[in-house]
Amino acid sequence: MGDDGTVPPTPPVAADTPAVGGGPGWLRTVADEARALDRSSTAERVADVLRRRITEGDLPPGTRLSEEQLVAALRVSRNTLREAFRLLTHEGLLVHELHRGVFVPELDADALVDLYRLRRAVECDVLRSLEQVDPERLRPLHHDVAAARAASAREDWVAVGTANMRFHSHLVALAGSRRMDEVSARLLAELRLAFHAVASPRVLHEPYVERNAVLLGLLVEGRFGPAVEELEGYLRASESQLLEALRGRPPR
Amino acid sequence: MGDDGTVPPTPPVAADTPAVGGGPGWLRTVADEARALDRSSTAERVADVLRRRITEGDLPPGTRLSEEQLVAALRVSRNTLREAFRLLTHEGLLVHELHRGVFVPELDADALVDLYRLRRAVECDVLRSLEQVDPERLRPLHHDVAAARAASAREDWVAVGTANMRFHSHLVALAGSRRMDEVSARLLAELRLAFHAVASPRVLHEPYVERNAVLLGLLVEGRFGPAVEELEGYLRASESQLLEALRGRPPR
DNA sequence: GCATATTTGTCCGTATGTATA
DNA sequence: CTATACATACGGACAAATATG
Repeated sequence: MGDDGTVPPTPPVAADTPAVGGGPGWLRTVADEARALDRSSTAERVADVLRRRITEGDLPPGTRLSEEQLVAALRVSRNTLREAFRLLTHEGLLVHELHRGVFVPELDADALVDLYRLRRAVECDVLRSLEQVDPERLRPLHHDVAAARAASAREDWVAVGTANMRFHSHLVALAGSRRMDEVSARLLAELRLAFHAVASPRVLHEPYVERNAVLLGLLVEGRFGPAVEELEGYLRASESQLLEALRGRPPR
Repeated sequence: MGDDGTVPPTPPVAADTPAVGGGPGWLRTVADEARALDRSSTAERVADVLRRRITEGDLPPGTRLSEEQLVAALRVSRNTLREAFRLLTHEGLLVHELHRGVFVPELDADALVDLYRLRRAVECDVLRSLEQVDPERLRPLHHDVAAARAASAREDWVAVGTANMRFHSHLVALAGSRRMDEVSARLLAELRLAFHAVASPRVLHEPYVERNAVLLGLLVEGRFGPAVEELEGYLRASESQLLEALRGRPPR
């Protein structure tokens, strides 16, 4: 009953847990590493691992994350794992169903529209309320555009997508608002889930490299009005494209 | 060493836990009630209790919530309590400091500015993107204005504040966006924390009853442009007033 | 529809590390 | 610096709900 199709096989989540052997207890666990190296809690460290697995597509939408298996794979207690589940649930990267467990969410068309609704509100407001901007603060944006172009040249479309998303993170950061940064980060993380539903990452990311460059050019020139319009069109185009791709393959 | 001054005295959190007697185990606990009455988890029930205590001011900003005391008072396990902590942390009603515990956050001036920044972005965007609105959907707003006026007449300023906040919740709901509703709910919950820092709730809520009525009137007439301007001015006025009150009592 | 097996929800007790007096 | 209090993390256990045959 492992591969009946309803639930994809559980991926190797414990890949970065060195197979030291069978002896339990004394061996080096995720918890040990957290205490030894980091300033973060074990739960956050576990969440980091799962977050990467989810956003990189190793755990596709619809997957159920079994407590039992993950406890064994990550060598943490159930309580710690559940704490990590909570963190990711709050980020929108997991959904919790009572007495059924946690799942990687599947973004349907409605969710995507909802997501872009808030995304437009936040990102456009950031530009709209800019009155002047220190060129120094645009440096991260220049860097992201350069990175996207470089990745595009070597046809690394995943890297292009990452650079594009960084660009928009840095765009929101211009507002200097912690809460806007958090909302934006959550939206972009959720957006990645939708990306995995699209077959060709090229058509998904390539067109937006130069649009980001255009947008940045308008910001450099201080033409914030046109910048808002460009961004608005950018986001609507991106939304439409994703919606079309999503309808193209509704077969989960 | 309970009242050394650094930490406010722990309030009677267990007030709604009936003192059935000394016998442990068999007595009626929060967990039992949750299972017996509700469809929600114990953690959510605990979160409900704490949420009320916090928003009503029983647990003022700066208070540390001791795990040990709350476990004893609420008769739940540490795991369940920590789960409730996570829920409230996500709502912005608690902040977590590693190895130090959870605290009721204190909103300083910077946080307030940040909060209003995002609030303006969301609420104004809702109105800006309205093109027409079914009068039926404005009914909750009419109800909130009426409730605020009634409470104002009997000088129940806390009720006025509640009605005003409901008004803005329902305003955001016009967008029909789950994510916008969630963001807005979190912002308004945080805002309540700032309200407790102001001595007179009257000056805080009374002026906005009629401004909400004016705003609603513009919506009824379909004049969305002026409505956006009115809302913008409304929010800036509210922010300025709160900032002034906050600077007036920076103590602690 | 019913009985069984699996999985989650909750609780307990303990050990260890960290922050603070 | 030592001591204390507390949060973090672990593992085991049972109850409750779901899923399966």
